[in-house]
Amino acid sequence: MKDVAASAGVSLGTVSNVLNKPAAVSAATRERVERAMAELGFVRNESARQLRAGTSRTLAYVMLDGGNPFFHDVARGIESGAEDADLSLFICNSDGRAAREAKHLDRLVQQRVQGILITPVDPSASHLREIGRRGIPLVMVDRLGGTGDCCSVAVDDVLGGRIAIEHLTDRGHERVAFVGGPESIGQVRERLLGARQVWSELGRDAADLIHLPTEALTVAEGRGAGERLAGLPARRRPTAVFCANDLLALGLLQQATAIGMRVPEDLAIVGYDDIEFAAAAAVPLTSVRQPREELGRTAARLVLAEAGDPAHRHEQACFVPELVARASTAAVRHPARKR
Amino acid sequence: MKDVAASAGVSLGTVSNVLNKPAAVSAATRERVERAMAELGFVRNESARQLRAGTSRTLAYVMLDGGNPFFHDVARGIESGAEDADLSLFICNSDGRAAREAKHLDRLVQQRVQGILITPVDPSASHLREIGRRGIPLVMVDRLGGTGDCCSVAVDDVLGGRIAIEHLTDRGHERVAFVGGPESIGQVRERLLGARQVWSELGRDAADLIHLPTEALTVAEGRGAGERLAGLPARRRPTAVFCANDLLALGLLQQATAIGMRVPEDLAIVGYDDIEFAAAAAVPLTSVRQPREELGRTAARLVLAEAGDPAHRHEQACFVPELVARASTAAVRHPARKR
DNA sequence: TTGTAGGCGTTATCAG
DNA sequence: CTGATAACGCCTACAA
Repeated sequence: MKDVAASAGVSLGTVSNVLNKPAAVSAATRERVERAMAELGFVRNESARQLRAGTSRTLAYVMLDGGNPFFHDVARGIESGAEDADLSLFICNSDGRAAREAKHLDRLVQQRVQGILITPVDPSASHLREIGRRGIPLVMVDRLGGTGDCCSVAVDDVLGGRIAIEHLTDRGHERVAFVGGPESIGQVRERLLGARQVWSELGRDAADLIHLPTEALTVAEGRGAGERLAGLPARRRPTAVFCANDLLALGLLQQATAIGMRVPEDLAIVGYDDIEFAAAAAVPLTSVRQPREELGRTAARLVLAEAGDPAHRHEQACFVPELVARASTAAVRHPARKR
Repeated sequence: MKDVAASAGVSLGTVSNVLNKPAAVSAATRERVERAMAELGFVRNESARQLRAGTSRTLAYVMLDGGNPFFHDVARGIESGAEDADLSLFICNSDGRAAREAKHLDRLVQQRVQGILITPVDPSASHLREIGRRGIPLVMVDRLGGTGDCCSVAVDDVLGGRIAIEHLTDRGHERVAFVGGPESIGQVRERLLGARQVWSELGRDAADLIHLPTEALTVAEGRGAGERLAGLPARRRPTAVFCANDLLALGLLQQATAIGMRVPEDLAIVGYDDIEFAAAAAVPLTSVRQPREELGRTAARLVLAEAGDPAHRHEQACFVPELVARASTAAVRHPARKR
């Protein structure tokens, strides 16, 4: 800026004004300064701005699993929210590991980011609370901040479980499996809970809604669940499966195909999240859609609201999931119900 | 730091030393200072460090299509390289739009990032050259920097096209389609070129290697190509397809399934990139694998080398692709060749 | 081994 | 409307 000022024959302060309040500079001077900036190839130094301002022009999202497109879609929503406020978005991936998460968080605090959005490994971890104490707004994404000591955005997973099962029973299925785990994940618990609620409300036998636990929400685990499913004796084998997420569902579909089970004729499948690859599967998957991008946009809105207002009250936004029916649960002429 | 110094009863310089050259401080003082830092919850201010240092501790990757897992895998490789150098990675998505790309680049220059990795919308765009002139190391990822005025990492796409076709001809296919476009994308051109090379070397009739152009490398376009394929008269219809990337292949697989074509019996499919969802498809897809993470790691290495050495010579790393055979091209008892 | 001084590039303040 | 000046927090000489 000093060079620009010299080259334009004005003072440093004037250059600053051109940048920050152009209205306060005469058109002639302004143009002279702008020409000088262009000639010298001047680019604002963001770290200096930040140092002065005390905070960066950046938001950060720490996602739980970079291998799951769901989180990238959420990130896209956040980015669109950030853009509206002319902020950049820093994306990190904890990969489900608390240590990585902590390291990322540490860096972000050092960068003095304006706010942090996070889908945490453990929503009750102490390092999250630490962030709040530092005065950095934090919003939990896709996790209900039950304790209310921070903002959160989430989707009603109990309801999601309910509509999945309702759809399957509507389609005439009488023996259903829930595939998903570990139960340490809140989402898994709630989706299962919703499923069981509906099941019992319909007066079904609890034994006809079996739970096939998995160790993670991945394609590989979905395949494994498919194997176990196929190993069940025919009379106990479910005619439909509700998977805790789409990756599981894709793995399951693959395994089913491999062993010659037809979907949906021999086995109907419902996934969760409605990622693009669910719709793109060989047999398009029915899935419980979460408003991924809106989740992100809302999270961005909340974090900015908190950043802008010291007397901010924490808010818990909860969205409603929606069933998207596709071929994997299409009605079959002869429902797979052998008496 | 001033507060920490006061609280520990030492000078500001000593606190700095504890942080930057702990060896130069007596153990006793150091511990006193560290305790003070912990008590006060002191966290280094990264922007101040950056301002002083003149450059940030950050690398950036501008990817071409956030919806394609391929680029996320590359990003993961870059991140691992960045981590080794204790740098953060800033991930941006140009989404194939030059304007977005330029905007991101602009921000990154303002942030004074240490280096930029980019899969550019247009490798010859002027704003890329601009970056180099600013003295910021830039590495092109997955694009050969033909002109040699920057480093680049890429995979031999001509070779990739060759091995895909060789695999299909080995499997006995005599009529093959190449699905992909637009040809403005270098990769598409080269993969097609490689395919045609082999085809003619084998003395095949050029008319038996048809090109089904697409407008983008997406699942939806893959579906569309599938429709066009099905519309061909049986005698002209290829028995195998080579897709310019896995998203196309997945779309094609879906369309084929929808209209009752069996894969690989009626139609064999080869994809490109070997993203996870290729292996996870209902019929696991044969694909030409690119060493995605290594691509990223190498790119990170190159950009750091350039940043560290002013007398740096640009380097063009080129990797060798590898065919991963799966069910989508498995040998069939009765090759789908109706004379 | 410890303390002191100056400056990195911006922005805000305040007097012309 | 313009220009001088003092921070912002840290790092690195250099001096003690």
